[in-house]
Amino acid sequence: MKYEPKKIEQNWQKFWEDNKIFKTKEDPQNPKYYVLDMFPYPSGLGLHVGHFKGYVATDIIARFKRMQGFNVLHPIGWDAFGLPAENFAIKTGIHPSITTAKNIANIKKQMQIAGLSYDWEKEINSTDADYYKWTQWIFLKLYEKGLAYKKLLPINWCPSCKTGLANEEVVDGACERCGSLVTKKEIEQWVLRITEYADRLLNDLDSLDWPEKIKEMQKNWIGKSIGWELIFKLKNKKEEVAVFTTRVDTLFGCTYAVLAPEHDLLKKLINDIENKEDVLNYLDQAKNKSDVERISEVKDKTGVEIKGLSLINPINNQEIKIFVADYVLGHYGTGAVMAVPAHDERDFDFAKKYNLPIKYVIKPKDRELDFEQAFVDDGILFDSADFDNLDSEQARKKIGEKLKNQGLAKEKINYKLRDWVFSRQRYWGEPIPIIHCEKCGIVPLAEKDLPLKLPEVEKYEPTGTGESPLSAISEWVNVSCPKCNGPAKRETNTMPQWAGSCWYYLRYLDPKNEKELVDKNKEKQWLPVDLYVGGAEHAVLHLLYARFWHKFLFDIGVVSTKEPFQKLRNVGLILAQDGQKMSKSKGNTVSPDQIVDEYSADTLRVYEMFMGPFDQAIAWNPQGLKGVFRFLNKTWDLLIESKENKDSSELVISETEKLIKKVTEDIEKMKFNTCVAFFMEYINFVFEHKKDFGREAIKKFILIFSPFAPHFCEQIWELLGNNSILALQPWPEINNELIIKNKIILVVQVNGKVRDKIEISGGISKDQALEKCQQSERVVQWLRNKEIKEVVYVPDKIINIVVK
RNA sequence: GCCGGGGUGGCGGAAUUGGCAGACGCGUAGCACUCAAAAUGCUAUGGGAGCAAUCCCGUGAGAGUUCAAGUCUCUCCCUCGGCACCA
Repeated sequence: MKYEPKKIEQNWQKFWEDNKIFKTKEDPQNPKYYVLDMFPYPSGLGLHVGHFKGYVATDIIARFKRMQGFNVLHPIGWDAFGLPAENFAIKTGIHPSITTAKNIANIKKQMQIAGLSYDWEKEINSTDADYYKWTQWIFLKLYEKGLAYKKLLPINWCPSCKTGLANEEVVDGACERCGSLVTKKEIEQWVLRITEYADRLLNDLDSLDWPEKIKEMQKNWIGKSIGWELIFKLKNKKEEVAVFTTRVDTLFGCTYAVLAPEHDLLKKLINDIENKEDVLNYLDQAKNKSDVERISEVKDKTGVEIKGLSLINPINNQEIKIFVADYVLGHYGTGAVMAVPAHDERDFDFAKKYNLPIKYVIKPKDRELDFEQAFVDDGILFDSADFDNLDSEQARKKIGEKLKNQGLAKEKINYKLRDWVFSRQRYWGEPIPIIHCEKCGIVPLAEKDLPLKLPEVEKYEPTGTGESPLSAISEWVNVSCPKCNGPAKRETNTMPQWAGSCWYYLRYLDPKNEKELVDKNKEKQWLPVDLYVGGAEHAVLHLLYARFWHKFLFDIGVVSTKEPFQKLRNVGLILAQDGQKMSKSKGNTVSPDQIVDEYSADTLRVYEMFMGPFDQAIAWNPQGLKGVFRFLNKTWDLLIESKENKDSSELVISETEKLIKKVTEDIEKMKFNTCVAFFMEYINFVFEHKKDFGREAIKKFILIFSPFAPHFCEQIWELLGNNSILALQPWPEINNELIIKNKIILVVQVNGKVRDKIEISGGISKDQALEKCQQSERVVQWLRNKEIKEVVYVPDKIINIVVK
C-alpha cells in the first residue's frame, strides 16, 4: 500500500468536521490553553504559503496541548474592515460586504484543506453588526470616561487613501499602507487618550513573555524621559516660557532659547516682535513643510531670531536671545527648549550656523574637552558657580532643587507617545456612534441604539475634503438630537482598521452573546491568551492599541487581567524563491492549494516547519518540499512494512523514548525545525533496524508525529487497527528508565584534540576512565614519552589528558 | 547617530548553553534499476596532504580567558530589522 494523500486527506478533514472533533472542550478538571493567531484580513488574493507558517505552528501547538489534556481554545476569524475591499468597491460598485463574504469562503476552504484544527463555531467577523456593536460600545465607554475627545489638529493625511492616519501608521514620512508621502492637514479628529496609559503600557511590558525586540520597540515608541520643567521669564514682560530638559546640569551653558513654530507665545506677543514680518514668513514656511522635508533638514537647521524679546536664565539671571526654529517640535514637552550648544548636537549645529555663543560647562571625567564638537555625555561641572566640580547626576538634583525652591522648576516626565488619531474619512469601517447637536454639542448614542449600522451608499469614493462618504447620505446623517430632539447630525467619520482587532480575542470566548461583550465567567476562565502568534510588523500598531484597550477594559471591570497576551512569538516571513517578499505585483507568490494538490497538506505542513527557525525569514525552496515528500513516503512504506512486528529491541525502545523527550521539549520551545530533523533521524535509524521496530514504538512515533502530519498519522493509526481517533489520544509519557545508559561513547582528548572515542558503561570514575584510555593504542601513542600533567573528566562525556 | 537581531560547507540550517563543529534536509558526483528518462535505492560529499592508516587547517577579522571557545571577554568589520531633530 502506497502513500496516497489525495485519497486520505479529504476524508479525514470531513471526518473531523462532521464529528466536531476540534470543538472547544470546557472540562473543569483540566487546565486551559488559549492559542491564538492574529486574525487575517480576508484579501481577494487568498492566502499564500507564507501566511500558513504561523497557522501551522499554532495548529501543532493546539493539537499537542489537546493531547496533553488541556482544554484548548483555538479560534479564527476575520478582520474584514479595510481599504482593499473598499477600493475594489469604488472600482466595481460591488458592496464590500459581498466581496468580503466571497473572500472569506475561499480562505476558509484554504485553511480546511491544510487540516488546521480551528473550532469553527467560534468564528467571528469584525464587520458583522453583532460584532461591531461592541466595538462601538467600547468607544462609548472611552468617551464616557473622557478618553475619547474631538479636536482640531494638524494630522497626517494620506493624499492617495484620502484619509487621516495615526502616528503609528506613518513610516518614514509615508503612508504605511500605500507608500504615498504623507502631508499635514488640519481637520477635526476623534482622538483617543492613549497617553493616559503610557506609564502602565511601559511598566507592564516587564511581566510579558514577548520577544525582546518587540518590547524594546514599544519602549522606544512610548519614549519616557524624566527631567525638569524650568521657567524662563521674559525680560521686561510678565509672560514666561516653560522648557523641558533632561539635562538641567548644563543650565549654565544655556546661551539662547528656541520656540517651536506652533508656540503660543508667538501669537500672543506677535506685535512686540521687531522683525514680525520675518517671523511670520518663517511660520508660514514651517507650516507647509512635510515630514520628509523636515527630516531631510536635520543637518541644515533653519530658524529666525525673535528680535525685541529676550529671556532670563533662571540660574544666573543672564539675558539670552530667543529663536523660532522647526527643529523644535510643537507637540513634545512644552514646545520650547533651552539651547545648550556645548552639550547638545542639535543646538551645536544651530549655534554654528547662526554664530551663537557656545559655552562649555561640563568636562569629561577621563579626557580633555574637544572644543570642535558638542560633549553630550555626563561629566564634571565647571564655570557653574556653586555647582562646580559636581558630577552631572548630583548637579541635576541640586540645580533642580534650588530652582524648585524658588518656584522656577518642577520635576517632569515626558513621553514621545502621542494620542491616537482615531477617525478615518472612509466608508468601510465602524461608524462612530456620536451625534452632533446644534444646541447640545456632542451627544453619544445610547447603548440601546447600538449597533449603529453602516448605511448603504451609492458612491464609496472618498471625498478628499476631509469628509467621509457617509456625509453624502442626508437621510442617515440628519437625525434629531437624543437629548433635546432638535436638529442634529451624525458623526460621519469611521473608525480605523485597528479598532476591531483591539479586542477580538475576547469575543472568541463568547461570540454569540447579545447582552455583553463577553461573559464574566468565560473571561475569567480563558484569559489571558497563552500563546499569540503573528508578524513583527504589528509591534507598535495592533499590539500597542490592543494593550491599551485591554487596560481600559480592565479599569471598567470587563476583563480581569492586566494584559491580553501573555506569551507572544513572531513568525518569520516566507520569502519567494528569489529572496524577495512574496507579492502579487511581483508575481512570485506560491499558493498552498497548488502545493496540497501537487504533494499533500502534510508535506506543506512539515516542510514549512522544517525550513528553518520559526521566527526567521527564509526563502521558499521547491527542492526542500520534495525532500519532505520523500521523507513522508519513506516513512509510510516503513510503517506499513513494520506494522505486523511485535516487540521492539531495547535499542529501538531507547531511541523512541529519546525522541519523545526531544520532540516534547522542542514543541514547547517552538523549535519545530529541529523536531522534524529528529523525526527524520529516528526514521533513518529504524530503517536500519526494521526487524526491531515493533508495535509500541510505531504507535508512539505516530502519536508524536501527528500534530505535524495529522492526516498521514490518523490514517496509519487506523491501519494499525485502532478504532479511536488519533487526535484525541493522550500524548505519550516519557519513560526515562527505558533509555539505555550503560553504553556510552566517551570522547578522549589529548591536549584538547580528539584522539579516540571509546565505549564505556555509564557512571564510571575518572581513574577507571583513564585506565580504559591507556588501553587504546590511538591514545597511547600521544602519551608516549610525555608526562601527564592533568586529567579533566566530564563523566559520560569527555576526558581530556593534558601532557607535556 | 541610537536600540535590537545576526555572520558556521555549494545552499537552508544543527550543536544538550563552555565539552566530538557541520546533525537533518537540499544540491552535487559515482554506481544500481531502466531501451531511455523520471522516480527509487546504495556510496561519497568542509578545505588541504597521503595508496592508506592517519595528520594538519577550519565557525566574519584580530587579540584574550580556559585543560577545552561557534559558544565567554575586549577591539574591529560586514549585514538585516526598528527608531530617528523627542531637548
